[in-house]
This record gives sequence, structure tokens and C-alpha cells, in this order.
Amino acid sequence: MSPTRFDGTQTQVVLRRLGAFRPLSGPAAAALDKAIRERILRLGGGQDLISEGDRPDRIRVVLSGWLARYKALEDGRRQIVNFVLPGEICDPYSYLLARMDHSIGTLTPIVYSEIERDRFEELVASDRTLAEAVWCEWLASNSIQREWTLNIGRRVALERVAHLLCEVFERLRSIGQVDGNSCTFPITQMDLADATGLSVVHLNRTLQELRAAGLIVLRERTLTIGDLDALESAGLFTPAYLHYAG
Amino acid sequence: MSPTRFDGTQTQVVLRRLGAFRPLSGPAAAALDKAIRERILRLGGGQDLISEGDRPDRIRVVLSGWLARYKALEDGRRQIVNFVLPGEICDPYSYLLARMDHSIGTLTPIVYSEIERDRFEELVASDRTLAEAVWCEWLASNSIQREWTLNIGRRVALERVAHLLCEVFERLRSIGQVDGNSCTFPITQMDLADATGLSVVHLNRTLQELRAAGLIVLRERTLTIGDLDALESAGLFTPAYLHYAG
DNA sequence: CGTTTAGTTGACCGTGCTCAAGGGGCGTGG
DNA sequence: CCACGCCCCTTGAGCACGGTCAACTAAACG
Repeated sequence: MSPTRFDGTQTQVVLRRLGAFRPLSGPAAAALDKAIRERILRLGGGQDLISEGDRPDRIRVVLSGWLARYKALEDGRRQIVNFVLPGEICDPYSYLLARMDHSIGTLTPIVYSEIERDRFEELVASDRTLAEAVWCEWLASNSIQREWTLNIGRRVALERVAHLLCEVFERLRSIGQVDGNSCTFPITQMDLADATGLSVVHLNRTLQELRAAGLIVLRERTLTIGDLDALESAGLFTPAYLHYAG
Repeated sequence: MSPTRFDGTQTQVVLRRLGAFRPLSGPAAAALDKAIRERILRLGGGQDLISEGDRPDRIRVVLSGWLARYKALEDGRRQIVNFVLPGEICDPYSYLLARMDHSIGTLTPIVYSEIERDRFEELVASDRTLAEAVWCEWLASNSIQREWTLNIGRRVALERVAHLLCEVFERLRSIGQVDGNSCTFPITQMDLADATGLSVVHLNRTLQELRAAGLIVLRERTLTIGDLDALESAGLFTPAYLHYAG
């Protein structure tokens, strides 16, 4: 499925993602689905959805494509602090703070939906399962954030990259976007380097190490994991921090 | 003030911290203060308040002393992913998830208050300013989390340590716990190393570099900043991400 | 008074960075 | 249609930042 097409079924990914934390009541799911469909938008790759310093005033949910939360230093150094994958809410409640403390940019072209603040608050106020699902989704995102800090602070390059690949694969699996042991992996090595705190050169060499060990095949924007157990072991990966109910 | 004494005024630090995000209504502040006073507890240094894998089921707020959120790898590597300072809420809403994804341990003896989940939910449901303040406090904690990821991923050792010292100083200032250009700094170099993703040896040398440059004096659990502007500049520190309303 | 914990220093080494160059794919314009 | 430029990936060489190992000191503590 092309990331820029919208075929009318993609709103399902949001319900599926939230449903991984709390089963949504029928009415809540219907109301959320309706709200999402009212304002579907697109954005090309390499664009900022919102930038550090902006005033956040609405909610956005990703229907397809990948984004990155990132922070940049003045001299150009950049750190991606998390990915935002399909089904995820970009910025729940962030309008409570005056300014964005980080940017959210597209890594690929995306399709997303915008929901105004008031509308969003009505939605979560109207149904407890929905409110809790949104909360959990956000708490899980914070948990991933912490795991990334551990990843960058205490894992060596090979572990670090392996861990990230395992995480992305699991996150995509939870929304039904893996096919056997393969998934789309539409980002550049420079993005991966900025996500792992490595230089592009060293990231490249680390990927080749993983390839040479038969753990992954990564080409043409597709990741295939040769031996998931081995990759998880190489990355010291355990999925508990993703907080999926299953 | 000894971190283990409770003199009856320390509940103020919580109101002060929350008030930095939203002015609390009088009744909300009074109700919160009352709830905090009902169950005051103590814990020695080097203890876990809650451990990874535990089921969270209540709220705790820190009245005095420092804690760390941390994650550990099986082989002993440890990463502190954030500090929890006086006035902060350890785990708002984390009981919505089944298991803790990280541990929270004391770096010093602490005084804290426990509030049961139901009681806490009543409190925040009863007053919008309180609910928003709690939300903001949590959002700000997430923001610090992101800054730490940037810090560890993209700043070199000297910048990294300088940044952390600036941040802690600002956080303590916001709760009135700095004295001029000095503040208590009650943690070991090993804790600092685990917070910055450095080895103890290299952290020690980095501190000495900062000392030699006249930027800091750090001894006997007290940090004195010689030249705050210079330290902030060395750490590429800007306080916007702390989200203080002032 | 012995033991433990925290801080410090030296020496050596390795992981990962920098700089530099080249190749391949792809879109664009001449 | 081909040329060119751009982006992304890859590779080599050299080096530096920061890690590891080890030993020693000083303070805290029982």
C-alpha cells in the first residue's frame, strides 16, 4: 500500500492500536472513527508536522507513513528520540503546554487525521475505555522513550541497532503490518543513525555486521529478519516495555 | 534540612511544583495537601521504591530526597533515565498499565507520601486546575526524558555533564532549593555516570575538567556553580524544555 | 581498627568518529 | 536520450574519545 493513498480503511489502524491497550466500547470506537474521517490530510516526506517552539493546539493521528520525534542542536547534530508509526497519536494533551519542546517530522510521505482540541476532549470525556486507551498509548510511548535512553546510553552499537530493529518489527506487528518475518522499512541510514546516536558511517558498518551474521536482510526499503530469536538476543530485547496487553 | 526529617511544612514543595505549571485553586490545593499528610512515609538510601515488573497501584509524591528512574541490563549495566526530585509525582496514572517498565530507586533517604489510586482519581476529577497541573507535570517529565535522550545520544562528555548539572540546578531552583549559586548535590559519581551514560572513571575526569575551568565546585555533597552562563553554554543548555510557566 | 564505599589517577586499548572518496540509482533538464 | 546533479550507500585510513583494568587514598562506618 502506498503511503500516500487513502483507501478508506486506514482509520482501522488507530482503533487497532488503541485496542491493543484497552478494548474500546462500540460507541467510542464509532465516534473516534467518525472524528478521524472528518479531516484526513497528507504530508510529503522530510517535512515537519510540527516544530520545536510551535504552539500545539490540536491532535493528530497517523494513518500511514512514519514520522520521527526529534531534537536538534544548533550545530546540526540531531537526535531522533522516537518514531511515530501508523495508528499512533502524535501529541495527546501536548496543547496543555505552551510550546513544543521537540519537533515531529515525516520520514516518509504520510496520511494523517487532525482532531481539534475541543473535539478530542469531548471524545475522551465521553467514554472511559477510550480515555484509558489514549492514556495507555501515551504511557507506552513514554516507556519506549525510556528504553531508548537505555539503548543509547548503555548498549554498544551492534546491540543498539539490533534492539531498534526488533522494536520496530514488534510495533509494526502489533498493527498488522508485518508479513511473516518481513516488514517495510522505509527510512534512510541517516535516520537510523540519528535514532541510535551513531554516525552514519558506523551505522552502515553495524548493519553490515548484522547482515554478515545472517540476522537481517535490509534492502529496497524492506527489512527481513533471518532469525528473530537471535536478533532479539543480540539486541538484549524483551518486549515487555511495549506494554501490549496480549 | 536533613532528608529524613519531616517538619510538617514539606508538603508545600508539592504545591509549589504543581503550581509552577498551573495555579491551583484554593480548595484543590487544600484537598491535595490533606491527602498528602495522611500517609507520610520514609525510605532509606539505595532502596527501590518500586521495581521493574511490579504492579503499580498507587501514587507517590516526593517530599524530600532524590530518586532515580532507571533500567538495568542483565549483565549489570544500568541507565538512570531521569531523576525524581522533591515535589514530583513518581508515577501518575502508571497503574493503568499492568507492570512497571522501569524501577524507581532512592539515591538518598527520602520522605514521601502515598495516595491510593481511588483517592488520587477523586482528587483530580474534582478540580480541573489540579488535573491539568498533574498532566503538565507528567508532560514536563516526558520532555526531560527526551532531552536526556538527546543529551546521551548527541552531546560529548563535557557538554553532557554540564547540561545535566544545569538541569538539576534549574529544577531545584524551581522548588526553592538553591541558595545563590549553590545547591545540595547528594548523589555519587557512579549515579552521575549512570545518568550520563559514561563510565565512572571518565565521569570523574570530566568533572575535573569542569572544575579546572572554574565552572563548578563539587564537594561534600554540594554543587556550586562558578559561572552559570558559562556552564549553560558549555552544556548547550536552554531551559525551555522544562516548561516552567515563569 | 578493620572493612567498605567513594573518589582519584595512570596506563592501555578499542569502539566508534571524522574525513575523504567513489559508486549506484533516480529524477530533471538540456 | 543522455548528462548532470543529488541523495543514499559504501569503503578506507587515521585518530580520539571514552572504556577497562588496576592500584591507591581518604573518608565513613561498624
